[in-house]
Order: sequence, then C-alpha cells, then structure tokens
Amino acid sequence: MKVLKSSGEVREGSFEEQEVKRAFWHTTAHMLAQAVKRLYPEARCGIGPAVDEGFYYDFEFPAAFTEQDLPALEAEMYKIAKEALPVTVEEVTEKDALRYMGERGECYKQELIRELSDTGKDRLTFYRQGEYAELCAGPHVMNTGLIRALKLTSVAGAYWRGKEENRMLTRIYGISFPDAARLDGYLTMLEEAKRRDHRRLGKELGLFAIREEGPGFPFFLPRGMVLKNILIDYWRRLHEREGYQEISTPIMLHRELWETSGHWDHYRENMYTTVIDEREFAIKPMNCPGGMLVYQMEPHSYKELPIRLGELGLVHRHEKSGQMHGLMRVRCFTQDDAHIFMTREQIPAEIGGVLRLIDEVYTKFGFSYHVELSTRPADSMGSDEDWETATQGLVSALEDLGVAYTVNEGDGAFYGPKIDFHLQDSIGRTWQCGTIQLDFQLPMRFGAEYTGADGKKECPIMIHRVVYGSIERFIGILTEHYAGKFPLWLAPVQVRVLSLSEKSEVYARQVYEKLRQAGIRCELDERNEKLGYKIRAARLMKLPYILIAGEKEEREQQIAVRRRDAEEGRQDLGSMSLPAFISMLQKEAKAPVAL
RNA sequence: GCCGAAAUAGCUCAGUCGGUAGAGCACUUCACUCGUAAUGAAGGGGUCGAGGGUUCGAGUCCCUUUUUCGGCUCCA
Repeated sequence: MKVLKSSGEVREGSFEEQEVKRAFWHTTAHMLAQAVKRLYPEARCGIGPAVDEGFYYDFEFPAAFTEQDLPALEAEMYKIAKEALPVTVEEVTEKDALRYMGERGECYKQELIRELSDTGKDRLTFYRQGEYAELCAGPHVMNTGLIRALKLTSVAGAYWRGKEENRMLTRIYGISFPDAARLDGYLTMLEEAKRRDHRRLGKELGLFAIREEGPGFPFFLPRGMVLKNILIDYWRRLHEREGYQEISTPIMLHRELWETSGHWDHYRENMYTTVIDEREFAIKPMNCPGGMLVYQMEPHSYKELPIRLGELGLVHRHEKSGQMHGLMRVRCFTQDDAHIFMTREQIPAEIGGVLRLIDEVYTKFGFSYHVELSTRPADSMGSDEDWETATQGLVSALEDLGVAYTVNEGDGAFYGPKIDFHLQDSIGRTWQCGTIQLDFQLPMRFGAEYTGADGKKECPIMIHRVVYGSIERFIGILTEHYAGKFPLWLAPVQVRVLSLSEKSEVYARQVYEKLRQAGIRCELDERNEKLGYKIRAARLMKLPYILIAGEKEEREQQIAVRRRDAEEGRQDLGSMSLPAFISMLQKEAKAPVAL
C-alpha cells in the first residue's frame, strides 16, 4: 500500500504500520466528508483526523443529524471507494485556499487557514480525491479504492476546537480496513470488550449498584464490599510496612478552613455545602486540609520527619451531569490518600518511595500503566520559584528511577505539579488512578512548622499521594482487567459447594461449614436442581472453585473439585480430601504482602 | 453543562396503524432424586421513569423533567 506525503514523496508500507494505518483512516475521513458534501451540500466541515482506533470528522449540519442517517452516508462512502478515485496533493497559496473554501461556505476551514499562516506555516497543501479537495498536511493513501470495508460507529457532539465556549459540532466516528475480514474481527473484539464492562459485570456479579435516587453515589453490595475490604486490607498492610500512620478526618468542615486551604477560591464549583447552626460548612472534596490540621495538633521536630499520614478518605465532588461513568467517574469516592510532611532534602527519597510503592501495587495486579507529569495550570497559587522547584523535584525523581513519562502542560493541581498514573479499561480508554503531588503552598497557608536542628522554625513540604486513586475507580478497572474472574485472593466468593441431590444435602452443608471455619469465603447451593444446572450458575458467577458433594464423595469423605481456570487443560481436578483442598487454597491465596 | 440516543416485570428484551401489557431467564410451589454449562408443570410479579397535554381512548402522539448510554469539556 502506497502512502502520499504532502511533499509529494511516495512511500510503500503495510497497513499494519502505524503511519500507513493512520493515513488509511485519514483518507477514509476525507471520504466521509466527501460523502457528507454530496448528500448535504450545505453542511460545513470542521476537522477530521485519524485517531488510535479509526477516525472522526466534525460537521455543522443544517438540520439535526442522527444515527439513523449513518447508513446512507456509509453507502455513499462505499460508492466513493468503488469509484477508486486517485488521491493527489498540491501546494496552494493562502489566498487561493481562502478563496476556494470561501466559495464553498467553509468558514471553519477558513479559520484554520488563517491561523496556520498566522503561526508562520509557509506551506499549505490540499489533498484532492475526485471532486473533493481539502486543506490537509497528510499523509494519505493513494486511492479511495483501497478502502474496502468501513463502518460509521457513532455520532456525538464535540465543541469546535475542543473549547466549551465554542459552537458544538456533530462528530461522526468510524473505522475502516483493507478487507471485510478485518472489519468483522474488529467488531467481534468490540463485542468482547462490552462483556467485560464493569457496569455490566457489577450488576451480574452483584458487586455494586447506582440508582436514580443517587446519581453518581454508588452502593456497594455484599460481594462488592468484600472486594473493597480486601483491597483496603492489602493497602493497610502495605502502608504499615512503609511507615505510614493511619488517620481519619471529618467529612464536613467549616468554610473558614476551605478558605485557608484555597479550595473555596479554586474548587468551590465542585463542593457541596450545608449550613449548621447558621454557620456554613463544606463536605470535603479532598482530604488534605484535614490532614494538615492533624499535623498541626502538636509541635514537630526535624527528627520526626518525614511524617506519613494515611487516610482512606470519603470525598464528595459535584461532577457535572453527563460526566458520570459507572464506578470510574462518581460524585462520592474513597481516596486511599496520604500526606507526607518532610524537609526539602527529603523530597527525592520520599517521591522515589511513593513511585516504587505504586509500581509494586500495579505490578501485583498485572497492570501496565503510563505516567504523565502535569505542570502549572492557569488557575493556581504560589510563586514561580516554588513551582519551578516542585516541578524539578518530580522530574528528577522520575529520571532517577528511569520512569518513562509524557508531559501534560498546565494540567497540575492548583497548589502544585503532579505525577499521574493512568490505567486502561476494557476498550482501551485510560483513567487516571495514582497521583503524586508536591505542594509548597498548603503548609505555608496553614502556617505549618517544625523545629530545625538549629532551633529555628521551618515550614515543611507536603506530598499528596494516592495509589489506587479512588477505590471505586480501581475496582472498576480491576473488574474489566480480570473480566470479572478475580484471582482467588480477591474473589468475593472463592468456593461454592454444590449438593448433588436431597440425599447429599447434609454432607454438602458439613463441607460448607468446615470451609467457613477455615476462613474461606464460600457459598452453598443446596437447591433441588440438576448438577449441570448448578454448575452453570456457579460458572456464570465466575467463581474460582466449585465443590461437588454427592453420595460417592460422602462415602469416601472427599469432595470433587472443579476450578474456573483450566490448568493444563483441566477444569475437573477430581476428588480429594477436604483438608487437602483447604491447604491447596491457602497456598494459592497466600498473604499478598511480603512484610 | 453541551450534542445525540434511550428508559416496558428482579434481569435481557418484544409490543404493528392510538383500542383490555407479552416472552425468556430469575423467584415460589409441585413432580422428578438426578454426576460436571439450563428436567418438566403450575403460580406470583407492571401506576410502561416522573409530571402535564392532545384524544371517546395513550406504553404508543406532543411538551416539560429525571436518570442512563455514546461522545465533548472536566477529572481520581
């Protein structure tokens, strides 16, 4: 497959190559625009790039455009493919480009052209296929006939240039391939991913629920609560090992505190407030001011530092409607927070320690993650020097440990720069989980101090950090990552005991009671149903182990064991004694933290 | 918040032109006493998200509203 660059250079490459694939999708995006202009001549084009999975194109339609209108566009695009139009590139002057777009009413394109020449872009190119031409830097594939399979997947709104104050355009998403088989494969993969959706699994497995009575406020059901508690338990052990002390601060504090911390000025829109005895209170959106107050309750010496105060803090934030997403984005969540108070000299070691801790946890769950460094935002407080020092502190910690990261300009918290850890969900969307934020502001605003070796009062530096991020979001990610098949140590229910018939009910119950006594999370299915039916039910719940207790097992004082994950192709492990099974289980679910 | 779509039994969904609200699974009862992914029969279960309107009559048409879904923006 040949790719045409804007210089006119032609390169041969395969569809599997990133550059070729993107050129392929980009050309398909142009075909979409071409089809739109054929069917809706009054529509105006925005931009239409290739993305990681396919492409999109933004349009302003004269009348409402809905998903029902997609098939007609798809048909027109197939027609354009069949026409096998050659794709060519030509250099144009700004004047010609503006005139061409002006004649066609393309005001968005004109805006782009003006902006490109204002930013000193000396070369403008048009790509042309048949009657359709547009401003584009390429590259593209060389013929529309190469696109043999395509699908327009969804319609969504998107602000022009991504800015909330701009007009909202209609964005059409799609994907294309050089053959039908690959398109089918892609669509099947999407179906698979839907099966892992934590919202679906959360319902099916009885983990959590969100109801109309509390939008964005999740309910944890018994099984989900077990999972949450296991994660908390693991977290506590780790933090004990790492020298953290755990605290708990109030969920609601007086307005003055939030004024001192700066939240009232910088975060007010997201805070819930209430009035008690005619005084205004805010429900905490973050735990830091509470942690700050704990630090200040007694005087500190440099010898005590670093002080690491951990808190599983329940925070509430008013996320705008339309932004919630299962457990991933909620209005009330538990942060596995900690605030570290330290001297300037301790910064590298402490940041390094947190980086290692986060890596240990993510590795434990088998996650791959990427790291971003977010720098000073427009709405922020503090001096330039402090921001510079703080940002430099994070950079050198990352570089000392050889962590690869990308920079996210202007995306830091209002009080300091941050390192973010992003994890992927089942369809490849990424979610920020862990974060490490360095803060010079808050200790200063609160007048926090410690006594140095020379007897002088100094202001400590503070780290805010979370590992899971939010336990809710982390559970969402975990559920999708494991597709609901939680490893034994995390599984809310580890074993289900099945009686074979009414004759084996008593024995099955005995087995169940013994497992419970051994501390194994188990359930008993003594319903009067066939074995196949009960196995199916247990399999659908994705339980790690199924035990069958029938008359034969009772005679031999054994149980028949069936496991969820086939080992060497076997799910049926045959019969064994209960003590043997229990010790096998205990070995498999061994303590998650090496202390 | 914005653009688009959706909401019917516990769950997944059907419901034609506006004319007495349905299926499968789940649940309860009965029969069967069963060996590794669904035994059979019977029964209970609905203010069709909420509020208003049009109509002799609304799950169905119109308006408002809430929630959810796909995105945008924002964020853990």
